[in-house]
Amino acid sequence: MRTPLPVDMFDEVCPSDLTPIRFGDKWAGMVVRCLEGGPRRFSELRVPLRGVTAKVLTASLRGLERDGFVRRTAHPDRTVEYELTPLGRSLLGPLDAACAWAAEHWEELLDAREAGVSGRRSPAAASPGPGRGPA
Amino acid sequence: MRTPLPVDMFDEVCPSDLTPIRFGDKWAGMVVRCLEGGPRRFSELRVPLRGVTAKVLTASLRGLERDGFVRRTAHPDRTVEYELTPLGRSLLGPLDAACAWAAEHWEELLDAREAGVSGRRSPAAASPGPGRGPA
DNA sequence: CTGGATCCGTACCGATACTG
DNA sequence: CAGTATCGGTACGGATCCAG
Repeated sequence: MRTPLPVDMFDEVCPSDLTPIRFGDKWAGMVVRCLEGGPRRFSELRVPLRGVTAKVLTASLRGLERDGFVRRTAHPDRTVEYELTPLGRSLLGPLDAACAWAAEHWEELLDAREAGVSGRRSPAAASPGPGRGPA
Repeated sequence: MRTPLPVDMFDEVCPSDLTPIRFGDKWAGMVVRCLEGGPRRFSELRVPLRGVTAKVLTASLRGLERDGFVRRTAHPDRTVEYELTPLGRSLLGPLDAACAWAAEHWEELLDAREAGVSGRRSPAAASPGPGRGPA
């Protein structure tokens, strides 16, 4: 897959922190989505993941690599490519399920929030949702 | 469902922090599992959720309540019951999917960890897994 | 019994600056 | 290009003590 990743692949403000379902850290789910179509370079990943710093993206990728979801390949020309392992690819199923759930219940989530007992914070909800949510 | 929740409903040490899939905060997924069979009292929930302090469990329940997954009912005898709302119940689908995934790939997860590049920490993996994993 | 209040350690995440 | 080093803010989670 050589077509560049769209800058607006993920909604940045909209449904964030709405779905309670998360995959790994804040960016892991989105990274997996980005790698769905094939290997990607480090800087390619930074396009749709707007705002992520190199440090944080590196940390997320290291975690995914360590857990066997992603394989890192360094080329002689100093570029690096990341791709999903079979195990990482197997995450796409649950990921799709989570996205489908979020899309289906987004309305209710919003309603619950605005009707919610004021002041009360959610536990650890996170990860971008519907628009093209990764998790 | 009046049968008490089993103390060993969740493995406590074994597969924890292995699956990258989380529902809400650390306990939210397990709480939802506990409420699957019907309303439960606060102290009932503390049985399978060994080690959780009252404060933390309360916080988790408040979050679930705020987000519309759980309804809280206080009785005159000072006991409190929590039950899943329809929205909360809808989480059982993705939850099952996550558990199935974890059960299926538990082996690979363990392998990846022990073969993992030493010293490298995972991003935000968490929540008990297979044994009877909630998330 | 069901929490609330407080203190505190740790993890995560971001910004900035620097490097092979 | 693909990171690393450092610093700091914040949120989460646990321990302990206290209260309606």
